[in-house]
Amino acid sequence: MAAWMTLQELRYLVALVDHGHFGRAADACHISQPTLSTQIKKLEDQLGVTLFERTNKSVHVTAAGEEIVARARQMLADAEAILEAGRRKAGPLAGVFSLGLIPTLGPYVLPWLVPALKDSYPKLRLIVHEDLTAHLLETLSAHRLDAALVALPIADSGLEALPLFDEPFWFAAPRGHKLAKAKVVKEEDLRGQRLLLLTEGHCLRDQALAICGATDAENGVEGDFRAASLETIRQMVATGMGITLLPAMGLGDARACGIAVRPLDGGIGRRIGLVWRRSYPKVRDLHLLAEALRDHLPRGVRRV
Amino acid sequence: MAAWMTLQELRYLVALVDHGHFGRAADACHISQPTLSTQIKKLEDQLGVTLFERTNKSVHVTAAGEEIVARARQMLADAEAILEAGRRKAGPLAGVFSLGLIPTLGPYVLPWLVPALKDSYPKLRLIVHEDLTAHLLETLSAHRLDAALVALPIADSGLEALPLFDEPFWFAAPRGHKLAKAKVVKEEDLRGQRLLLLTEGHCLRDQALAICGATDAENGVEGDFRAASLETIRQMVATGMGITLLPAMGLGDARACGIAVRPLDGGIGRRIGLVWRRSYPKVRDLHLLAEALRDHLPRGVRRV
DNA sequence: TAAAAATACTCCATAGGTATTTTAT
DNA sequence: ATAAAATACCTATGGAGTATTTTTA
Repeated sequence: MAAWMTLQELRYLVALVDHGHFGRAADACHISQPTLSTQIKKLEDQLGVTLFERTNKSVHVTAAGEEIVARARQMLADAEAILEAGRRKAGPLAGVFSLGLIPTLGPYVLPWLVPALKDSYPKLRLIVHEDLTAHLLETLSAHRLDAALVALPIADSGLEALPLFDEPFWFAAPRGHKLAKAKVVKEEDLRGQRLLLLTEGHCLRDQALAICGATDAENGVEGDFRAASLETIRQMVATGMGITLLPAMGLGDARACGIAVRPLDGGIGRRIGLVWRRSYPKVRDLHLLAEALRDHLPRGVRRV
Repeated sequence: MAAWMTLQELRYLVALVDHGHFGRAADACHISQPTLSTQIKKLEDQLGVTLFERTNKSVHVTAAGEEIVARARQMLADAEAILEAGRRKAGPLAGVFSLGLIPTLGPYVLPWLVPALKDSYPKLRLIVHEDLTAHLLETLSAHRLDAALVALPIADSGLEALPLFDEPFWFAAPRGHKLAKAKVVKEEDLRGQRLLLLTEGHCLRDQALAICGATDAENGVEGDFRAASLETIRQMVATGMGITLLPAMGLGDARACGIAVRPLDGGIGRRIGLVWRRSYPKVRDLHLLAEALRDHLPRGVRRV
């Protein structure tokens, strides 16, 4: 392969075709006429084809040149498109960003996060994946996510985490429940209690179980019902089916729905953080995202 | 425009995506690993986009990279196509060659010329334009022909000519004509004779008129009939409508058709040559074509 | 003869190499 | 501890410049 063809040569080629004059084409390329001459000649040598028929009054493309010039134009357009693509994706939080988050965060975080980001970073195309923590971390490691919002801590050593906020859990019970009037609910009050829980895989389920010191097997209420969302659980509590722990953001208008909610003693809750691959290149974007998250936290959570 | 993007960089980019490993990609490109590293980094800087997420165990394209790589592949394919186009058009008499020739040569030259060229130069795509000399020379000057076969001499100073062969004219008359039995026909025998001629614009018409010393206005037979082809004229002579001069190659089976043909005294005839623009770049091709023409001359003409 | 392209050289920016350091598993 | 990428530094090819010659309309 005797000396590769160059994009620059093709630019010169096209300029010469367009101007039909070495001097003017050289000006257009901001090079000298001799440089253009030698570069065109070099290209002709590389291709083994005479591209131009020259006299001192005219420079005319040959038939062979025509086809080659057409392809050269295509290539230059593609080159321009690459630069344009770069421009589109450059800048802070620009282009596609795939964010994963757990289902117990989605309904409460996204409604304010998405507009806030759209506002601050108009070039951002945010893609949201709502899934269980385990799946999120897998997908993240497989480079199919840029980052994820999950409850900390996480085990994976290839990942890095930035704590964002602490979200307290609240005790939720039907109006008549014996703890419904307590000032605060203590951890020992919960010990051994059976809770309404989400389906397996939700980290919130595991956290709640851990708090009341129960294993998965021991728990279960009303035919071992497992809810798919916090909203469902809230409905179940309201109709007197049982008690549960709700994260602060999930309380919503619980009180208005006839549910008694009591704070938990001792700061029991979960810590939510942003997680990404250690090797993820756009760390600045991650911190910008984290900032945006922390700047718009809803009431009931403490930024950290 | 801070330092233009390079095809080479794109080759490296694609290689790195394909190998997912700097060392192996560098090997594939026959460069060192540090060179690849710096070139990739340079490209990233130029585009303002991080193209790869690196760890010491893996190199993974970013989302931004994916789109850019796709375009890069397209560009490299186009580059390959350009080289291929060059290869196709390289070599002696390869690719399209547009040859013009006058109508009084076409029917007699093409039947043997085309197969001969096809045989000697399989990569040649010969395109034939049959037209009057004036039009041919115009078209030639407008770069729409590569060369033309015409009767010499020609006036145009921007063109160059190579004589190929001399083609004698023959006197042709109906059987009973007074000159039909002459050993040779002399120029003075023709002086003032009225000839069957082709339509205006054919050089053969002008040459014949010149030989018998007549102007265009003085000539004309049988209601000033003007034939579009030599074949027509031959038919007219056979049916006794008049006499004419025929170029050697146009005699065909004239004798068998009841026409008397007699040689002309003094080497009266026309000189056929190949004509091209002085600036035409592939002079070697022209001489190869001339050689092919001279090597296959039919009987009745003398190469020169 | 005048305008344009081709040559002849000089220079330096940078692609590429070697040696080494840094990094991450 | 090791494999791999990044960095430092050096070399030299060739892109680009200026000056000049050659060409041809």
